[in-house]
Amino acid sequence: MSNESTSAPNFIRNQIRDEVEAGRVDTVVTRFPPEPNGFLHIGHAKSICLNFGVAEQFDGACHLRFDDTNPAKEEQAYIDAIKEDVSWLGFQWSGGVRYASDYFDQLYAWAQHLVREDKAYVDDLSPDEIREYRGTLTEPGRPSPYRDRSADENLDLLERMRAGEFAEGEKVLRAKIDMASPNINLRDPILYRIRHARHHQTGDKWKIYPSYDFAHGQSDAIEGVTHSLCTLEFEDHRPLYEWFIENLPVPSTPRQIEFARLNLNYTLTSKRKLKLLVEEEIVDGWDDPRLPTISGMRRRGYTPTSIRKFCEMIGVTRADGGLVDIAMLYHAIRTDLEDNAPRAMCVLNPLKVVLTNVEASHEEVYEVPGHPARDDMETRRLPFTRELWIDRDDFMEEPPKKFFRLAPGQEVRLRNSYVIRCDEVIKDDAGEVAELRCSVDFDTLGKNPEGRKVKGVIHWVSAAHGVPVEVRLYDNLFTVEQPDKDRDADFLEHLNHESLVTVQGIGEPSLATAKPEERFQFERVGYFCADRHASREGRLVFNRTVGLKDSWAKIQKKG
RNA sequence: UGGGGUAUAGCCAAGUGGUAAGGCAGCGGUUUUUGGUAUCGCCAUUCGCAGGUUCGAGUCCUGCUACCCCAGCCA
Repeated sequence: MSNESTSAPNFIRNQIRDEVEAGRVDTVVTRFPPEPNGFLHIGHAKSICLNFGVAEQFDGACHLRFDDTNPAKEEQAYIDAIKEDVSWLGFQWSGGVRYASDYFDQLYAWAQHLVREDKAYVDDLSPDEIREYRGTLTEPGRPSPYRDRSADENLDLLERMRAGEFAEGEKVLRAKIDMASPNINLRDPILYRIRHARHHQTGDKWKIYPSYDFAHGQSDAIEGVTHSLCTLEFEDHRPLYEWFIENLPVPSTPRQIEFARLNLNYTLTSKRKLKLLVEEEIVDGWDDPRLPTISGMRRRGYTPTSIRKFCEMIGVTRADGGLVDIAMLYHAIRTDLEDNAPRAMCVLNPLKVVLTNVEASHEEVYEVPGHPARDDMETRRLPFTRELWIDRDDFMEEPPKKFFRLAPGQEVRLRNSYVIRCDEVIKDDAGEVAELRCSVDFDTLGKNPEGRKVKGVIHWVSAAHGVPVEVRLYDNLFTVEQPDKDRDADFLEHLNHESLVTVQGIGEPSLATAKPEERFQFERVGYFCADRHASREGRLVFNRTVGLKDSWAKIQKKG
């Protein structure tokens, strides 16, 4: 994949460039460090593009390392899904997959080192007591009564914690820093807690697990990571990150740089809330096409290129509280698919048209381009017959002034075919339009009619040849820009109940062989992707990735 | 009323003392057998606010204001 989509400059790239030019860094090493407790989403894509993009730009390396320090919340299934997503986005991590748990032995030895240096101690306070002793944002904390145990006693207790002699919550290992620090993270942070849980990588070997703070920076140091890029909420942890690096005999000195996380309107990027939507079966799994998960976007029809392009467009800064317009994402996928998706005609809401001056036995087949601007794409065969389907939206019995489509007595161009005129409207018993009787102007194939201008062009499918397709029309999952804005209110109240509308349509014959994940532009309608789970030959299911821009809808809206 | 951050157009975002890039959205024209695409044009006398320094300030100084993050044995 080209590095074009991951090369936009930003403050982090500039800083690293300066360091490289000044000779302060040799080989740049970054890492993408997900916790395997859920699926990756568009916010992670931003981080992935940054980390892998930086490594690529400076001819360095980017590691994939699972931050697996909390076995209670993590699963192998998430690890598999995350690897798949990163690969699908088009990135290759350097070396094998890494795990923080690979370093548990070293981390434990370093914990002992801190104890020996009188920089860590075992605390018997309960979780509630620890919170109480920690103080508040405005008041300093107080030292734990267990803070001054001897190194030998601490070493012994730590060893027994590891051996599983104590119950969960009974003891923790804490760094001895400063209970009065205005930075709460420095008030004797917890290094190890007891968890009698089976770990997906290390099995039953450990009864104690390191905290994020104690594991992350040291893992970076072990791997030779030079730049540890993370989001803004870890800014307050940086002094602690550096404290460990300075107080431990680590093999390298990584530096943490923070950037703002992505907020996208009309969507959620909280892993906890996404998980809830999945577990409550409000959506169809982690890869539901309405979710901003990488796998959901993939199933929806987004391309890796479009996601990388989007990440380039939004940039990387330290400005927080912003909200990116989802229109940017739509733009990114439209531009990719405009260039690369083959075209087809598909009627979503069929209305029968009978061409009265065409014989019932008549059939002609056009060979039409797969893409209007790309002759490298295969052509498709398009049969034309007496009876056709068109979209109901393309007919109005009483059209407004600027309606260029079909109406009684009005002419329209059938895409790739003739100009027809609507002569008669046939209604059913309920008064609904059931069928249109039209006549063909046979002197209009590949040329404009004489003496008049026909501005409208509509898509159509031969009734004798069309193939049935199920089309899933997706829209934003939420009706408001920030569904989780009110912390107290339930974000589920803002669910868009029309976020999925399924219709039965009729596609042109070339669609019959569509493979799962194959993408098309349904001309005049939008971009669609054959569902990777449900679609197969004989039972076609398409997901709408995004609609085409619709200036007619705008005109109508304005009245 | 603790600490750490951030403010440039409706949205994202360049800009590092020399006179406000780019993209999205929007608006208008041209082209068009997709009301799509492409293409052309318009869209910040001003950078959260108020002062100050300077020949010159989005950039430096002072003081305000708004918003985000932190009191998990989550990451």
